[in-house]
Amino acid sequence: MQISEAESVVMEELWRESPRSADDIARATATSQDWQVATVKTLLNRLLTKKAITAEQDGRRYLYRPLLKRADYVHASSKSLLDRLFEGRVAPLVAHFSERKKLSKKDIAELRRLIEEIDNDR
Amino acid sequence: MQISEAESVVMEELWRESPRSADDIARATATSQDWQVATVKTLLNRLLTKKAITAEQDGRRYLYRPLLKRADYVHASSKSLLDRLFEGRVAPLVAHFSERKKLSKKDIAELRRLIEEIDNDR
DNA sequence: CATCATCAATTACATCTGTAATCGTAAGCC
DNA sequence: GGCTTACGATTACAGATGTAATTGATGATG
Repeated sequence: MQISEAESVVMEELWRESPRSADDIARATATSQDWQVATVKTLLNRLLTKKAITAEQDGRRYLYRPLLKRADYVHASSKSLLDRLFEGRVAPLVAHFSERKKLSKKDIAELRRLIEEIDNDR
Repeated sequence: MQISEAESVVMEELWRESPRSADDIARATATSQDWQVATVKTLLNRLLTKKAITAEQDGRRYLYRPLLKRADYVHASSKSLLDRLFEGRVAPLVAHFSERKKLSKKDIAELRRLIEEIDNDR
């Protein structure tokens, strides 16, 4: 099942730290989203039915924690984009950003380092 | 406005070749999608209202062509993913795929070539 | 104990998306 | 010129999504 945009904001919060209460998450998302607490609770419930998170009772309330791993989510999302737009490969995406002059110095340095690392690995 | 998944399939067809009739597009998408012609027409109409394409009359029918450029669409989609998941930068995405051992030989060769090219460019 | 506050659970409702079917119209055919 | 056909335009309808409000239960408080 798919994680929606709004749901992913809640997931990011849980990946940052967990387990957490609905109120706590609502307070945290408030910096970027203009959401009522009720909205956050709806999103948490949808994530529960999607089995992306679990809830454990803590007195009169619940604490939520991710089941889905961020790295897996990141990978699935990225792979889907690469498949749809870049023949499933990483390099064409980098080439695209290179052509658009959208590679930062930091990016270039890091890419160089990665290539070196890969070279050393064999 | 956002281009949906199904709509992007139609866009890809128009980017491949244009202008084209609805029937022609339907025939082309049939290889990958199990769509009725009516479905393709709905998608074309939604793309029209989103100003992603235009239509010009050709006798009793229309021929459609993209307004939105593929490169711009690709860039917007990619940037959105990078912003949400990789601090807006390309290198962390490459690092992720590197860690997952998901870089093909072709990728690595091309990345090396890109870095070299960038180096030579200054 | 009656009341209030606090949670989660349930319900709501508009918009977007996927996937068509139906309607209306004009062009071609007998 | 009526009848069929081939289009686009309009309408349909269920599920996902964004964004809550309302209800119901339970623990805290006077």
